[in-house]
Amino acid sequence: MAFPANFVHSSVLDSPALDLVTDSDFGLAFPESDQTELHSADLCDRLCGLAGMREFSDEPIPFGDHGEQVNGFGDQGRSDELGSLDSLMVRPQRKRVITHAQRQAANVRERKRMFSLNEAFDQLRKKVPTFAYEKRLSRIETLRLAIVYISFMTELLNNKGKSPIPE
DNA sequence: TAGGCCATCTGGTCCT
DNA sequence: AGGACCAGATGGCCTA
Repeated sequence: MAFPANFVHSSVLDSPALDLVTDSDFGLAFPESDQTELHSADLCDRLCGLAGMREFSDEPIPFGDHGEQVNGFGDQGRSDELGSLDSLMVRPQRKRVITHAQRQAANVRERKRMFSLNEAFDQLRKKVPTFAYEKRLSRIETLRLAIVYISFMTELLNNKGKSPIPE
């Protein structure tokens, strides 16, 4: 990625970046965005500020501390128990009645779906610029940083056509 | 210990 | 009818 390598974010959630998730707000975040060029250091500082970045670090980003939890059926017992209870309880009529086997199959499909969703999040984590950070981005942090990043790059592209301002 | 994050289950709704 | 998608509930793990 052509973005500054040491460009990373930190606690996006409790940062001003949360106020920048819309394009309309983006201009407020980059008040000097009419300038043709933003130096990489400026860019770094600015996005760091926006996203509430922590300090730079050279440490590698620890990905995959969990996620591929194919065998994670921690609630299996509880769910089976509840399922059996459900069959005994008097419930209001439902539109669709499914068998235990169908419910189990649906659970498997849902796990697969969530797994693929997390794979997509992992791919997105690799695309957004981050500091070598001691903790991987959460899903919500990943989304919000991606929004800020895309907005910034869009702004950068828009400014590229304008005449440069001599320094 | 409280709060954040996540995995999983579950039932409802939409779509094919 | 059945699969995909979604949101709520729940419990486990981790960190400040």
